[in-house]
Amino acid sequence: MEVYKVVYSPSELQEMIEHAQNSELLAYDTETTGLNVRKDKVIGFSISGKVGYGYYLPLFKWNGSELEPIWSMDVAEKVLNIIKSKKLIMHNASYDVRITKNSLNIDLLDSLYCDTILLKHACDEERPFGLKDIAKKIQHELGLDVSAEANKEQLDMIESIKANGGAVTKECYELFKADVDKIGIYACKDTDLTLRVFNYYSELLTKEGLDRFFYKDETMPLMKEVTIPMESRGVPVDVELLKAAQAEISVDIAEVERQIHELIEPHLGLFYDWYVGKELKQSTTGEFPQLLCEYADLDLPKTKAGRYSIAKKGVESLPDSEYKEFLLGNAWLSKEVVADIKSMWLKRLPEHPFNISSKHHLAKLFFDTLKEPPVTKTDKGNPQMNDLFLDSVKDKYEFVPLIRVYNKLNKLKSAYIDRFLERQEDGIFYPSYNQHRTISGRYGSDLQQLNRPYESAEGVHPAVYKYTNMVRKFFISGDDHAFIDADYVSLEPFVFSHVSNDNGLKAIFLNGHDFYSTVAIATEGLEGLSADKKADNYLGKVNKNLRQKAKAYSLGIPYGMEEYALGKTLNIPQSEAKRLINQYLNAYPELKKWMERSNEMCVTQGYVKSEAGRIRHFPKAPKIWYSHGKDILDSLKLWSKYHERPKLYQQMKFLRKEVKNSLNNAKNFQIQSLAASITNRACIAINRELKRLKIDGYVCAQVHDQIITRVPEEHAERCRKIVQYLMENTYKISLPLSAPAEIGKDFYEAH
DNA sequence: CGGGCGAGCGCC
DNA sequence: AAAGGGCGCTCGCCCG
Repeated sequence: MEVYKVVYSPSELQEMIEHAQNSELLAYDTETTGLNVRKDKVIGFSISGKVGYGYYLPLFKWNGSELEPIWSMDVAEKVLNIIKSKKLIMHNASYDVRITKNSLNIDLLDSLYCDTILLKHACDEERPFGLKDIAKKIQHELGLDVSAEANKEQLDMIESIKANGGAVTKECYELFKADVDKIGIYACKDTDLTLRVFNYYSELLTKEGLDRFFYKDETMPLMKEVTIPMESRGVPVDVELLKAAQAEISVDIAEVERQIHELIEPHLGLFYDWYVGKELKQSTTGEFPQLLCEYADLDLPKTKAGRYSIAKKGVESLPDSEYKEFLLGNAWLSKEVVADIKSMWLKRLPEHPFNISSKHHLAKLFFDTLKEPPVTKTDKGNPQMNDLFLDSVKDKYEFVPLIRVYNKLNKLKSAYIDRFLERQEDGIFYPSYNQHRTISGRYGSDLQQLNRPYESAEGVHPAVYKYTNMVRKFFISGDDHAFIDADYVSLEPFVFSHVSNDNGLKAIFLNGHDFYSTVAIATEGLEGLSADKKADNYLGKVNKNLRQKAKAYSLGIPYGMEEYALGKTLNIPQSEAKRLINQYLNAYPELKKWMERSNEMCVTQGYVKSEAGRIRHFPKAPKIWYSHGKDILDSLKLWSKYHERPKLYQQMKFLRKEVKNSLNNAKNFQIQSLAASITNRACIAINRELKRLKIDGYVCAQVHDQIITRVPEEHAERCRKIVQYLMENTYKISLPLSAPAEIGKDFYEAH
């Protein structure tokens, strides 16, 4: 039985301290008032140094109206300083380290030894990564019965929060309102679990030969020296520019909206009928019951938004009436009532019921009212409303191009203006950087999708051009600082030329030629053209189109792209696409062999390893391969063999997809993952060097093959050289990497 | 009303 | 018959 203790008395405190002192490794977890590490407070923390044990030091308790101190900050500090002298294990360490520093003023970063999310990720890259989810997944190995207990501690706590009047929604999870005992036991359970998960995966890590990769070369150093500093310091944003952009784009959107409504009006006849019918169908959800409540003046509580709350409880307490029976779902309303409500509603229809950003509305209008044929269907077989369709009717309806403008402007506003304005804190945006969200070891981040600026305004709607090219200007280096921005030149092509060890591919880079042009020339057997950027007959200059084509397949083909997809992207017949693929692979025979070796590794050993050491597992592929052999990949064979037995056929198709995906992923992983390691290790090296030189600079953003470092302006030029050198030389491959670095004051200039 | 999800589109 | 990889965010819609 577990020993979980909530520390109240001095003797219990002594016990906790001794437990910490006697442990070499300590799992550590904070309980807090919320998820914002800068605004929220630590209300207590737990430790476990031994499986089955846990101690929680409560610092605050909820007394019904406010948080009341329990143990003083001096005691917290004393205990934390002991904890700090140990090797710490945390689940999602960035969060606990940052909130401990901000709220309790103790920096545990140097003591961080292992993040169990990352440990699990190194051994098992598949989701989920929540502590409880992991525990559940490996409960047999841990000797636990997590599901039988059904997370008792968590359920107890949620109940306790509710009982004390707290909210438990995702947006507003008021854990701090639970009883201290409940929080404490929950916290102890967490650190105990963290320790068990650590023990379990530590063994696996060693077995897989990943200790060095994890502790020394990449994972934990990246977490401690890059990820946590990057998330802590954030990126300054130009709040005034954001505010101005928000105001201006709203006006522009309103104007486009006005134009669309004006042009669309004559087409709306049938749509209007549909809308009126749909919106007013007798239903206990949506608009209808709202109107009914108003019509019948029902005494129901209202929500914050001023709408009636149609909860069962409230309805049941109403006096008996036909309305009550309807709302309870027992009877329909009389025709007269429905007619009254309808006329009530018609009088207050929105001026423009047509919602331009609703695909549903657009689909109704185009496919039903205007009888336009869809271009594509969704996976579920419904007519698809997308940009491809809108493109197909853009010449027929004047408002169609405006719809695209409207959608783009709205996307720009919500995703790239409103979001950053809402989330910035005192002029700093704090991005998330997750090391475990991608299988390849790339970062998963919410700051990696900033629009690329247009190179010219030609053919672009002026408003779309204006705001698209503004997005990167929101991110600024701030007073006395500058950005050093460096992108690797064609990182993935460099890496896969290196990995495949194809001399033809490698020669391209060794000669300093343009990759895509060379591939185009070799694949298509072009004569009289050069891949030398300085030559008069440089393909990129003479025939941009052919170079562009090569861009589509030179990376796609090694990742398993087939003639269908290639034909589609290039808009050429499949036969032509097939010819290109064959010629490409024949032009680079070692690449072809590497692809075959990758396939082999995937289906025989069930995993592949990047050169840098990261592993991706394909547990199912070898089993399927062993049972079915290579025929499993042949769709036509599968069809002829199994189509008369539909259920079995579905299963076989599923297996086929599984193997096919594994084979493609095995190839992609080795490239993408090595590229990620190259960038990640450069980030570590940059931060180390800046620290060594006592320059207050740091990697403040990373976008897969791009690193943006923020440095004091006075050191900008020196740092520019350092960044470039370290990107090009930290992780060496058999080709000379190139990462020209530039100085800029914002993300736009830096680009 | 909140949570989950598909579709679409942003990036490499 | 099925036909390249890795993500995150927003929207509308649907459901409980």
